[in-house]
Amino acid sequence: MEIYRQAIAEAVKQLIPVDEITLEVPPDPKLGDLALPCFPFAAILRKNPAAIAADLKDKIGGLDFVDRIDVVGAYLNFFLDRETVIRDTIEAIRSKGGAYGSSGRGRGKKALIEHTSINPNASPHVGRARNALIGDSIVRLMRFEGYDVCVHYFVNDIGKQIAMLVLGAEGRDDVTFGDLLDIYVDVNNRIKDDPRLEAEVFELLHRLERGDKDALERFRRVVDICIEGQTRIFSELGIYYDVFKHESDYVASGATDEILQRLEATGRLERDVEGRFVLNLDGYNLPSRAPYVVLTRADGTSLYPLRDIAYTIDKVKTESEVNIVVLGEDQKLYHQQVSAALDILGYKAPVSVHYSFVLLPDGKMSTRQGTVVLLEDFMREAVAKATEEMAKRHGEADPDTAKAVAYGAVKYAILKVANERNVTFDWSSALSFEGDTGPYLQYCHARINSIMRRAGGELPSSADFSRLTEDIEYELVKELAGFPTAVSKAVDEFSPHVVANSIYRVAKAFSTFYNQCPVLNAEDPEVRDARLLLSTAVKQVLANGMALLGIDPVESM
RNA sequence: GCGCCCGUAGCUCAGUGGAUUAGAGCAACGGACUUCUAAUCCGUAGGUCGCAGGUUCGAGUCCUGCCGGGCGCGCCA
Repeated sequence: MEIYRQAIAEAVKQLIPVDEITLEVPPDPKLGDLALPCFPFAAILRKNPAAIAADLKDKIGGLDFVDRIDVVGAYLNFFLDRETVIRDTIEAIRSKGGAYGSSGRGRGKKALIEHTSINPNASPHVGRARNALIGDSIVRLMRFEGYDVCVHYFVNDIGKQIAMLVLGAEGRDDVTFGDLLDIYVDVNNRIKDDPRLEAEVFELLHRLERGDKDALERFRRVVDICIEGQTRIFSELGIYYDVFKHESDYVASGATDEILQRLEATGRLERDVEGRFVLNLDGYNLPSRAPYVVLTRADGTSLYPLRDIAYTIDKVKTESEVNIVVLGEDQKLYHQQVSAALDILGYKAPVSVHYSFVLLPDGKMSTRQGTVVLLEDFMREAVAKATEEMAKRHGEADPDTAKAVAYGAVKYAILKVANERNVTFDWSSALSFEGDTGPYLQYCHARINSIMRRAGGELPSSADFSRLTEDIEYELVKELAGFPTAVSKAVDEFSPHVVANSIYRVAKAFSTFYNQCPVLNAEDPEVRDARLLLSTAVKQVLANGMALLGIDPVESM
């Protein structure tokens, strides 16, 4: 659809001296495929818009893909030649296959994306999972665009919380991932009325910071359990990481000390009344009460921002053309502070992608009130539901397909919402497999596959697309043609939900087509062949779009 | 108190650098399976786009104020 827009825009520019031309999609397909509002030209030509439109209609030329132009008020409505659009689109999908929709803008370029990076103290809840889901989809989008992507996970293996876990797990060599949250809660409670325990926590931290081998090992053991547990869950969802960087390494290697020295040299490093090292961010106009970020405790141990600055510098030094970090909305100010610190040291900070939290119908998730929804539980419930639904239909359920359907529902439920909006999680709609859901897309894909299977043998190598005369067939093709635009927008804005939206529209249009137009039993072989190729194209686009969301396109369900 | 984000149908959400008549899903009601998978489709009903101003020939979309929700504002990460 973009090529037609551009061609029309060029033709208009031949007649009217404007830089930018906006072509819209009319509210009703009956009005046309593309519309040119002539209001903006009124000021330039000093004529009334309707007259300009009428004039333009007669003068515009060289558009052989345009079938007809209507003037409606100040609008010039273009009706494209259906056969041309259908042929162009289906041919493009056929020739590009799995790459249809990619602009190829990332070819030969590197991208680095950090996402997830959860506190390794417990099983992730669906709020945390939103980070991984959005991050992973962005990874997929970037790879689709041709980028050589390296996925980072920054492991928080140091800090007070981890030290508490290490202490709580002491003397137990049977600690599992599932035990960690209880241990953490337990230590947290004990620490309240036992100051000595807290002192012990800091002593442990201190030893780690001094490079104590034994402490390091004990920390690593607990952290490894966490990472193993978390990545197991994420890998179940098809989410993988290329590089794990540990915070403690930046302390052990002396990188954090070096950062302090370099900041010292800028004159912005100060020591506050308590003896902590703080960085003066004056002049960066940050929305905080005081322009300071605290880098160390009074005892000299590092705080998270210092370690993160060291890590982030490490990341930007890889000289990736694109450097992205996915963070919750609670990290907005924090990221600005890190960016300022990097700026002070002469580096360009990564681009941040922020998302809002997942809420429950009656409020926020609360660990203390036990209202968190664990990702694992969500996944398990979804698999149970998928298995049940399949058994209902086929008597039995293929476990792999059940998982694919279940996880498709899980991912889609979260990814279809725009990043900056809060997701309201409620079990019934999150586990719904009807309507605007992941399984709906998969079902559509499976139905097309079923047609292909029944068609048997080879697909026709070509078809007479002039035989696709139903309105819905043309509407469907236009949705297919809109997919590349959606992908580009999703990449530009780091917004997977744009892709989700686009393929939902494709699936919706296909379902209408499916109910209205028989493919295998079409009125004659030529229509059949054309519909067969159209359906194949739909299958390809659905598969491409689902891949970008990390949803498996099942062959039958 | 200050800063950022969000507010669209009963509920959950779309709405493309302002523009022709605001769209889906769920829930409700009524239809469609001896016919390519009914996890589907078709129809009906449902909206002063939070409120009030402003800019514009034209505002769900831009600006200001207010209200409501989310997030943040030095020793958690």
